[in-house]
Amino acid sequence: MVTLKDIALHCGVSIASVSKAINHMPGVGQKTAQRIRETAKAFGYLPNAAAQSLRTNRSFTIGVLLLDENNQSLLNGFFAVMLEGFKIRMEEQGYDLMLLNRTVGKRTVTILEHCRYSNLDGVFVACIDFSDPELLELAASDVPLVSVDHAFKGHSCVYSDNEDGIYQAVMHAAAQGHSKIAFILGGKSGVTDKRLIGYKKALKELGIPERAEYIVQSCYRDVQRTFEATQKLLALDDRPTCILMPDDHAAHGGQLALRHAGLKVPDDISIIGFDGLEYFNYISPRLCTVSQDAGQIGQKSADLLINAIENKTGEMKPASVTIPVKLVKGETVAPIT
Amino acid sequence: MVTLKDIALHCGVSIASVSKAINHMPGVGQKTAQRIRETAKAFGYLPNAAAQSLRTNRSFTIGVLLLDENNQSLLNGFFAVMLEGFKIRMEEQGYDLMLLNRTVGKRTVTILEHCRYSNLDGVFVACIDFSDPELLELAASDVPLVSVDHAFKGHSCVYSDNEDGIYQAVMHAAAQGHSKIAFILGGKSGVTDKRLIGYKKALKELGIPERAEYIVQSCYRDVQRTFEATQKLLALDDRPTCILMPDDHAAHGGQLALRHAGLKVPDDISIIGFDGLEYFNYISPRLCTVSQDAGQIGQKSADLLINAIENKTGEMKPASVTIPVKLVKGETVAPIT
DNA sequence: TTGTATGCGTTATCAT
DNA sequence: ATGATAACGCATACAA
Repeated sequence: MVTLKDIALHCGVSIASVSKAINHMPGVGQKTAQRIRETAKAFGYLPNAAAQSLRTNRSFTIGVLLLDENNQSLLNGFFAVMLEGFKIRMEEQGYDLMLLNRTVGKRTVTILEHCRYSNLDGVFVACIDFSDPELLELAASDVPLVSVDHAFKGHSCVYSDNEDGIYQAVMHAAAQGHSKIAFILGGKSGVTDKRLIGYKKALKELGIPERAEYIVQSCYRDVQRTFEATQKLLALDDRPTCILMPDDHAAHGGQLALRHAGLKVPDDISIIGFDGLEYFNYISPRLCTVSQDAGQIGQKSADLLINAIENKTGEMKPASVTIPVKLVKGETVAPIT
Repeated sequence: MVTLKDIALHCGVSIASVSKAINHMPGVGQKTAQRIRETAKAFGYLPNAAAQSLRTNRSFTIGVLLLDENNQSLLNGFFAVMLEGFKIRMEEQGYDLMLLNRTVGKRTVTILEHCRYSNLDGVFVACIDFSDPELLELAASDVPLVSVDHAFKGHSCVYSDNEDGIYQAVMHAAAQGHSKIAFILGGKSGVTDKRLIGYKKALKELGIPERAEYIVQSCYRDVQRTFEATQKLLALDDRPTCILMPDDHAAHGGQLALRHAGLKVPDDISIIGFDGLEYFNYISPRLCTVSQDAGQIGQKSADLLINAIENKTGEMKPASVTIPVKLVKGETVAPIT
């Protein structure tokens, strides 16, 4: 391994000068700095991250906390795209990404402890369950953090416009003549609350009375529970003609239930998803869905987090950004005649 | 931050003793060690990863290199499951995962350089294109590494049984009476070669002559190219009755082409995928596919890598493991009458 | 058994 | 402009 010392020896200067030259700090002559940088390049010098981190308390490493209800967030297409966007932006700025977990050596630690152990510069939080005590502990600490769809006190947040998404979905269904529009909710969360607000707002504007039996509970990405929820809706005396699913993946459960019941989509019943997963473009009939701009959410999160990190001492005020969603009409909502 | 020094001060012992006690090293009295460990726990002591890494040249961090042809490996369901399996096992052993990239600060570096910079203990390589010069550079270095579906000289490797997978697929098609079995290849790679061997072996055993026009080229996960490849097959005078797709996702392109041509699956034509992506369970007709045990591949990779790391000096011989695949019959292969 | 001292590679302070 | 030196937190060889 090539160190500052090696270069110093070769150039006949002190380690200090080499450090200054390489970091473009003042205190070295133009010409010597030039010479030092050239030999550094020739030697293939690279700094040692551990030494830098130890000395500067900056690791240029970001912790990524992706937790969904099943601890399988990587399998979640929406999270994956988001992470990809986040990663791209972070790499541009020279940050590395580390997958956060709860282990240090043989021992189980909290998220915050792991952050301290690894001296992380910041954390990207994209979870479902924001009430996890460990998350609260993290948010209450001085570790810079940015989260998606849930604001922690004192921290920046990126929202996807969940309220507007469902609002648009309902409006679209209504424009096709639907008035019996049911809503299968994902798990209890701020996101779900927002969507419910959008749902109610749309109904109100449309003059459609809310019906409690049209709002049923499921879980995000849960095919089985959404299957059951759909069956519950189908068992109603006055069936809905359109169902809003918790998300695209869970919608598979809904589709299954409809198929079981002998109903064809969209001829017999209409459905709308949420997320805009890419592969649904290839499935017929194309799912009508609320497309979230996951890549944009990831990128914006990165921007905000970098901002928080680099103004850490300045106690900048946390920012909040909302990324618009877009209704993809697809083919699963048919006009009511 | 609580350091060894703080604990030493509190216990009235030296830093060295604290270090020994905490690491359960000999050279400390039972009782003092006990006392030290208790106060360490009370203080919430955690080691400093950077300091440990600097001192010991072990970071307990593994680099993850997921590169597919589009640099979007996180979106690849197969990779995601594999990574999940890998991650679980690595965490059990106290290793962190870092997403490898080619940036250090504002500079672009090679993969190997990044490994050195971060002092990574090992790298998990799951790519499509194993001929990347940077990969070769990495493999030629002393950085422990494990790869999937491609063996680097001197390194352990986990194979998914690609040859047997396609073999089984062809045999299954043949058992349904198919003899005109086409194969749409993924990009040039060892994996593709293996699959082709399985294909030819099966045909040979079945006494079905190979037909060059039944083997066409596409790319893994490439919907558009697989769409085109399928069209090419359909344009043949003597159409195949069954098509092996490069993988499940790419199969969407094939399905599209078939739909365009007015062909119904499996009534008019049969198809078989590869991977066994979970969500295909929810799509009708259920895709017949060769299911790879991605989770197992990830876990086994972790085991082999840990082994390589911990026997680094011992120059252990690289191991090679093959994980079996399983044919999922699904509903997209119909008997020929 | 215990403690002292050194060095890992870097940055930063303070002399020169 | 340049360099000697200390310190970051830890592990370890060695002395007591």
